[in-house]
Amino acid sequence: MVSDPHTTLSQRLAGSGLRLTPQRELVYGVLLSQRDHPSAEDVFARVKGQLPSISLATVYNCLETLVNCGLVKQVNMERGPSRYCPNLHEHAHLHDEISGRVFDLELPADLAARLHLLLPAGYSLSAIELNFHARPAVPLQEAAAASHAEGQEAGAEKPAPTQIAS
Amino acid sequence: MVSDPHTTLSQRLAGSGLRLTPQRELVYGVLLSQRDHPSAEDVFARVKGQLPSISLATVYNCLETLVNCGLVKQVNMERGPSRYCPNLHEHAHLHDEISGRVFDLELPADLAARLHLLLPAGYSLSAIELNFHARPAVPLQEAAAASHAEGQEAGAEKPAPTQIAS
DNA sequence: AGTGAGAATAGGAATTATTCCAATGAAAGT
DNA sequence: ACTTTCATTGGAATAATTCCTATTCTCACT
Repeated sequence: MVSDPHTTLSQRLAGSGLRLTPQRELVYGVLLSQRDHPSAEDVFARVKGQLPSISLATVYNCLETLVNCGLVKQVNMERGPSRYCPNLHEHAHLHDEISGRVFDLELPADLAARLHLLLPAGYSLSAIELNFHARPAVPLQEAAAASHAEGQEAGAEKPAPTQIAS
Repeated sequence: MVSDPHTTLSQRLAGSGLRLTPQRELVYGVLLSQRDHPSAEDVFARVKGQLPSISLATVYNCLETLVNCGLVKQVNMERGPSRYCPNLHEHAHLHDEISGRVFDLELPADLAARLHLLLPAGYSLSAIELNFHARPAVPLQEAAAASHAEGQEAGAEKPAPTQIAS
């Protein structure tokens, strides 16, 4: 094995002159263990189960720290709360507009390379963001049926798209 | 000429059963005349010069209407106010992290086509968003000089990246 | 072990961006 | 003209985040 999360986190923090704290470790652990691109509030709720005394402000602080260390990426695809993603591979995001969920999408290396070439001369790249906004396609026979019984709330029981291992 | 803004706007609105109002026309006009991806507040300030009685809520309403009609795109590349873009071509955005400005970037058709292929089966695409976050690259001799005199505010006097005609 | 400096956390206040709401105004259909 | 619908306004309300301050923690040094 190359690195466990604890070591990685500790080293990255140390590299920026920062300390490894239980709060930072828990926040990072939560992001790693459930990769559903949670918001700060989501993370807060999950961490609180393990450390009830943690505050929301601290969660925001920890997330900012992790983002600054480069261990976590902040995802903003829409107005609304930022979401956090510990997947460091260059990848795209799929936003399911019906369920609100966000999935990682594999980005082939050659395509990524072509994207990099679009950056105008004179700029130094910080990040590329590629976001797909989409909704589950309704199969044809269901679409016909639905047109007779409209107005019900859209469920979220589509098969999940392929997630990348990360 | 194919269409003037007034006619286009009027037709699009009518197509959704909506009315052409002075406020909507001014908001749209402001977006068309200065394509620097202004925020709602920016638009408000500009429109106010022409129609001092307009309210911020109306600007938000008009922008939402224009987005829903498909005449304007809402751009969210970072936490902070949404920005609005009347460029309907499929294009990318370059976010200059130093100046905060956003520029349109041409997206070659074949590349756009390849991006579309990434969408997993079972989803129907609403929009693809491709964002470059970057900062002006400091030329080498300047970088050396700057390292002796640090701490000054970064200016924003780089040559602008190629903008697409739209 | 004791102390001081610098980090980090917690809790709450403050800010920002946006949305909601109720009243008024304008336009279109009858 | 009269009614209905749509749009605008201004202000209140909300959501997400940031800011501020006191307290706590950790580390380095004695």
